[in-house]
Amino acid sequence: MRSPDELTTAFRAQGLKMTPQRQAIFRALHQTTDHPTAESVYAMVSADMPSISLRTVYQTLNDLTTMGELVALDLGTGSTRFDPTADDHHHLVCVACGAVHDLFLDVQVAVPAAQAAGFSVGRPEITWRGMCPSCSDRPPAPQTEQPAQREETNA
Amino acid sequence: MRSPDELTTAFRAQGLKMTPQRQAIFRALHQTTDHPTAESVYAMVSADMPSISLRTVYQTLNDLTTMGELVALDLGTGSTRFDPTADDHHHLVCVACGAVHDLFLDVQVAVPAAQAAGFSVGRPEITWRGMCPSCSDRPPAPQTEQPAQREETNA
DNA sequence: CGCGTAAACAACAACGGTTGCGAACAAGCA
DNA sequence: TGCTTGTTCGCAACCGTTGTTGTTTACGCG
Ligand SMILES: [Mn+2]
Ligand SMILES: [Mn+2]
Ligand SMILES: [Zn+2]
Ligand SMILES: [Zn+2]
Repeated sequence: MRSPDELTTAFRAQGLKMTPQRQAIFRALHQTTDHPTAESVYAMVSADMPSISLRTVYQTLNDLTTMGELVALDLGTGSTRFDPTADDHHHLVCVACGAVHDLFLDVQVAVPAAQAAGFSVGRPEITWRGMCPSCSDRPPAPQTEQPAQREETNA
Repeated sequence: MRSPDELTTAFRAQGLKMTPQRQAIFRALHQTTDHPTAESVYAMVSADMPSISLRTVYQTLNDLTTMGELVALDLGTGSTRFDPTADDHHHLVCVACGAVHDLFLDVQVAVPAAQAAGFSVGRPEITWRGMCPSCSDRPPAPQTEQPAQREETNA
């Protein structure tokens, strides 16, 4: 993630104005190596600026994504993860807590033309699902008792 | 996808009852090689059985997923895609229309222990995003005029 | 073959994440 | 300072999915 100053320059270059809200979001993003959700960015920024709205956070994250300063990832954790690292890389996802870890690998996976079916595609996105260390430490039942049946229980 | 009869046996083996709704869903799934959403399964089944509810479709798709007869995929297209092919494989996704195409590849991508950060993970899921043949035929604007600006326009 | 009971169904409400909207507001610039 | 235009914020709407509940149905047993 670029510095708040660099982002400010980039925003101005697009004819966008600089505001305290945007600065606060830039700062929060700059000091995280995480894959925060809009909600968690909102939580971070709200500490400094309690009056900011979640709507503004979404707006700014989307602007940054459009400008390519941020990557929006859908890793199946229920909400969009915003990735401050724009370089090509892959992800490990904890299916229990949603933690995301970066994996920098230079894999070349070619799509066999015979199977490509005429698609024109970009770089592969590789995701491994599993358990993070803290979740695999805990025995299998973090929150539920042990239903041992369908998650959708009928009457 | 196994045949409706096999699925019926599998359901009964779990103590689940057989109903016309479930049979209709089994039939619809058996004759698709697609990656349908719950809505599109609902559309298919509704042709034969107009009284079926979307809720029942979700319920049955979830049951099949729990039993491992179906795989639920989140490919970032906005809704869950249900994959009748349970064998290990990967996907090409059209970012324009959401079409999904299977890719059978035997890639071995090892996670370097140094970068694994203690995660225990399973098989990698590889996704290529791009354009399907019919979407890349059309010039860039399938439905919108040409906004060429942020999707979130302010007043 | 008919009952009783547990399971499944349809309809509708609620939910979580995200975006549309419009009025009030504040950057930037002369 | 005043003006113009982009920005913020609160709220409603939206979409995919799941919870709830009263009614209907499947199916084991007599
Ligand atoms: Mn990342
Ligand atoms: Mn598939
Ligand atoms: Zn975890
Ligand atoms: Zn397409």
